[in-house]
Amino acid sequence: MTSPSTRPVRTRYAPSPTGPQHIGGIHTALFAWLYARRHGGQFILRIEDTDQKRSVPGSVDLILQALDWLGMDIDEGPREGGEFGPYVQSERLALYQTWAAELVERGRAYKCFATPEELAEMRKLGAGYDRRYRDFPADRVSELEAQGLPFVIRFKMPLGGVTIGDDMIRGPVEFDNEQLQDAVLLKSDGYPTYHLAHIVDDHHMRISHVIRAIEWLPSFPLHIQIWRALGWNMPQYAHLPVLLNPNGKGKLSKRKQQFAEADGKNVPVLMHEFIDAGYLPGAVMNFLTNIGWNYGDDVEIFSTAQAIKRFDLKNVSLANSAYPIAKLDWLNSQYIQRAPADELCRLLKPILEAAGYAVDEKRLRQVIPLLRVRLKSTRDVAPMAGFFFADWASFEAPSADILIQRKMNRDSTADVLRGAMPVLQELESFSHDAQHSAVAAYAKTIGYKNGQVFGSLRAAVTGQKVSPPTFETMEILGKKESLRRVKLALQSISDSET
RNA sequence: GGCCCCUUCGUCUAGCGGCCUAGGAUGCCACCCUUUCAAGGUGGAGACACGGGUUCGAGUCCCGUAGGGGCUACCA
Repeated sequence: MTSPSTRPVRTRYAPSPTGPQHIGGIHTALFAWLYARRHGGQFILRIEDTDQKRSVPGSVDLILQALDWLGMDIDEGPREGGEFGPYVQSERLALYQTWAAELVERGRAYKCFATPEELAEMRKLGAGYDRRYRDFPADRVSELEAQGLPFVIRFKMPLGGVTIGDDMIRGPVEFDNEQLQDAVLLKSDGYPTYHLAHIVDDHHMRISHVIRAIEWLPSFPLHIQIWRALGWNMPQYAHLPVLLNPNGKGKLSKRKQQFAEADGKNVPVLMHEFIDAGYLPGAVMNFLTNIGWNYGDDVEIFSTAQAIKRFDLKNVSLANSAYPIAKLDWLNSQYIQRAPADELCRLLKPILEAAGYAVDEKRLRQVIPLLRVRLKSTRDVAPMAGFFFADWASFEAPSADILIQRKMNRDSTADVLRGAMPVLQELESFSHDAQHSAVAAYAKTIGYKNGQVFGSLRAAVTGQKVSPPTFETMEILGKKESLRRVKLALQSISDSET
């Protein structure tokens, strides 16, 4: 008998292949993964496709893609292989059937011939399955079987007494056995239910810790009884709190994505939505790790490696959490600020290209320092700095409403721009510092605030209401192009005069 | 309905009987900085669901109430 606590740590994520990955599932996977990594154990991916009706093709790729993107490496799974495979339940049917038969043999389970109609009738009466085949005479069972009637195998749940489960997070939890039904273990199509399949697999795959969502807690006693009936050593179980909708009402769903709490913004819920929205994997990991668990020391920003060093199920929160999506934007901007230039370059380039710009990497690298503190998401790069990568020759001067800054009007703007041209023209170095001092001096001479002058120039050369700073931008554009744009701006203003 | 789990600022959370006049973060507001937008800095409003116990002492332990979540399938 190996005591659970001394077994090598092996945790698993066991999703059903029902389509795009939901952030809630990933959150659960993350905690199982963190636990495995914290204890130098293995993390296993197992596909639970025992419901043929719900399986959707391509799901496994989506699951893999999500885990890969976040950097959650898998030790054993359908892609990786491993000595306890196959890791897809539909490929292990014989195993489940064997153990289901074994339980029948041992008198711990029985064949049930109740039809769906009968079951529906019983449900209507309110009490659920009435155990009518639990003590059915053996000869009658053979008779029905001989007639070819379909049947399921049900577990014989103890009729009385209590089952006490030990949850790693909340301690002992007690259940009255009479509350539980005789659950189906093997369906009439020969596929197992979750109840049977996860136990058979967790046993054969040597899982040491079953880390799953709290919705499984009510069936925990059933699982404990099945483990006992099978005569196997149980792994330890931990039931994790789940993500609620941002308003705290109901489990986080992929449907209701509009929430007033999120400023009407579309709330990302599916993994691909995080990728598409321009979040960094590190930020998403940091974000998820901070829900239901915390790093300590009042530290909010930490790497996955740091989290692994401290992660413990003991201080996982007991309560479900409203999905704190607003924090992700903040975290993401923090991650962008700290990201190495190489990484930003790699991330931003395809986004700019997708927006139709031809990206010169050298120029991108010049622009990145200007973007760092301005991007909440990598997506923001195109509207903010796309103009750097557009064809300069076809730059169109902005309209007067963009050019005219606060506390400025048509005439003052034209005067300021016209006067700035020779100042810039005479500069030997076109560095932003040199420009700054020259233009500041110029502003003083003509009696304008820096903001009025700088702002007018900025609008003239960027053509945008919101943009990177003036002189840094002009430095990158170069003297010639900058002056050309100022001239175009003057033209635009005079054209607009009616 | 029955059963199970949960309950600290709007939200994510710290707190594991005295260190709490309850800490951090986000969001919000104000001010500072400032060349737009940001970033950054400073400050502010903001919570122990309620009622009983236990104890010299309760956010921390127990019970109840209320509220929230989940389960109650031949779905996971």
